[in-house]
Amino acid sequence: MSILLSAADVLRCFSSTRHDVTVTDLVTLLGMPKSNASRLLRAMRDAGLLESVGDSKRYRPSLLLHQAGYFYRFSVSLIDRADAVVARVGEQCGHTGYVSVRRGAEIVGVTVHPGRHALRVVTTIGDRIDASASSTGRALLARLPDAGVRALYPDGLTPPSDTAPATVDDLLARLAFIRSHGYAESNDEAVRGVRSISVAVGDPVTGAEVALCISFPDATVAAAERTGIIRLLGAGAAEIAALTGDRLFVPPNPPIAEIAS
Amino acid sequence: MSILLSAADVLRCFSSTRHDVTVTDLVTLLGMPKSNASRLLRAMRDAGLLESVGDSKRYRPSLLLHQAGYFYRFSVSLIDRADAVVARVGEQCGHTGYVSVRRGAEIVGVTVHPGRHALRVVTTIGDRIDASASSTGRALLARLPDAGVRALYPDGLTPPSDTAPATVDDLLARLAFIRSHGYAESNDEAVRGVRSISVAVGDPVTGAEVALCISFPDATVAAAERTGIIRLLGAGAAEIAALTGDRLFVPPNPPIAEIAS
DNA sequence: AACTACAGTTCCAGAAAATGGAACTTCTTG
DNA sequence: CAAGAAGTTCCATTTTCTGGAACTGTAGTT
Repeated sequence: MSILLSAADVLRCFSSTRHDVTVTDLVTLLGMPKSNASRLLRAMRDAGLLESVGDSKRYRPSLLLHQAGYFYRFSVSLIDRADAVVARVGEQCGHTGYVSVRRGAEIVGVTVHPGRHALRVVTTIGDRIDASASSTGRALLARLPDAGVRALYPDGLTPPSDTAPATVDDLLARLAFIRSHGYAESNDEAVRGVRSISVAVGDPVTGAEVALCISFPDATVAAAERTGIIRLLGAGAAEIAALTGDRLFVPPNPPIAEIAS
Repeated sequence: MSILLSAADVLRCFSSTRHDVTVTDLVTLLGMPKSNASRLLRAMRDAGLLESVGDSKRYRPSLLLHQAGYFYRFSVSLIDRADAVVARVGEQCGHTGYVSVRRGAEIVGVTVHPGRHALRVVTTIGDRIDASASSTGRALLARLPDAGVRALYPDGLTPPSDTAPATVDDLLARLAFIRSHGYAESNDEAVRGVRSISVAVGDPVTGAEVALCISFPDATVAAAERTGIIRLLGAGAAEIAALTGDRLFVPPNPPIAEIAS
């Protein structure tokens, strides 16, 4: 097994709650002998993939990774365009905007634009969460046919909160709403009191798909503003869809019947 | 030589003008045998460090790298980066450099690098001083909208010296200058005969904001050197702003009209 | 100061992976 | 369809990687 596999595993250890790692972290997280962990971290640092934190025994990602990862956005130009839209919409309404992508049954945040409001939504870029249990995830899942969604959940759902769909049928019902209305919504799911509105868009040429999301404390936002957010986000996504020729895109229509999706 | 070295070299091939690489790119850029280049790219993709672009023979950085690199900015705090810049600039010009943060209407020094010159500026790390009455403070206040500044001073100003702004309107006029020129300046304010130049920079993701400041006895520094300090400080801050994606940052332009702000 | 517990490093031989040259397969383009 | 370029696979040799154990270093405790 190549050392590259191990190196990638090390990178996977970083998360929003773990910004640096130690030899012991690797031993517990990856179950590798500590002799390996010790040498691997040193080798990765010597190669320039990691940096030592101060003069401690801690290691963090290096500037090189930051730069290389940065170009991911440009290569996947869809992300760049989506990022520009959520940045603009987030700026206009003062709330937090995200761009996320789906990997299998999981969702990964790619970019964030924190809002200006005091009640700012905390963010988890890079963490993987279940696609079924968030508006961004469902917005992206809605682009799959029902059979494709079922295939992603061979063992059914394990809902992390009681407002998330509990069964695959439950999930499919929500996806049907999203397909007809063009936007996905969540409330009280990942974070208590937080409402999110998401719209998905893709590029049929590259196969890439992203979700645009605006998150805000439910209590502070009236129905009219919420409708406005859906309109803004939808308009931005529509521009992207027109540009890429995305046929799966559904122009969001404003909420007439108030059904949480 | 470890394959990690080669992998890191591959990552170094990415740039703003090269968002993906091919086997031949590696052969020409790194001078490696193309058998190696072919296997290396595939191994890196299999490990999850790179992704294939569509179904072409092109490779780009992966989502994993994007995530890992993203945590770099959390691990390397804004203060550390700012400190590195003022240390470097202070070393180059021999004057004292500070990093400060704002807490409400007050400024707190966080790190200092005393200068080499005989007339050394004495420092006050940890002391809280009024933000309106120093270049660092005004550099940071200038990042707020006028309404936000007014909200910080509901009872108006109590100027500690006669060169500091006397009223809120006076302060806002100075902030306007800072926003357009990208740097703040003070003279004779906290300490008689001392001039300070400050530049502020922030990280929109973490919400942190810091001011970089160089302080020196006014009498010993000619106009040309002063311009040079602004340039150096501005260049260092610009690097940080580029890294964090700070949209509020204004690249300092050299003083044409000599107006103290 | 000695003891203990824990974190990290170094050593070793066997096992596994990387290397570079050449032959081979696609893919482009005239 | 032929020629050239780009990419892949094969091979024996060389080098690196692995995992267990012994070793070093660093607190915290008595």
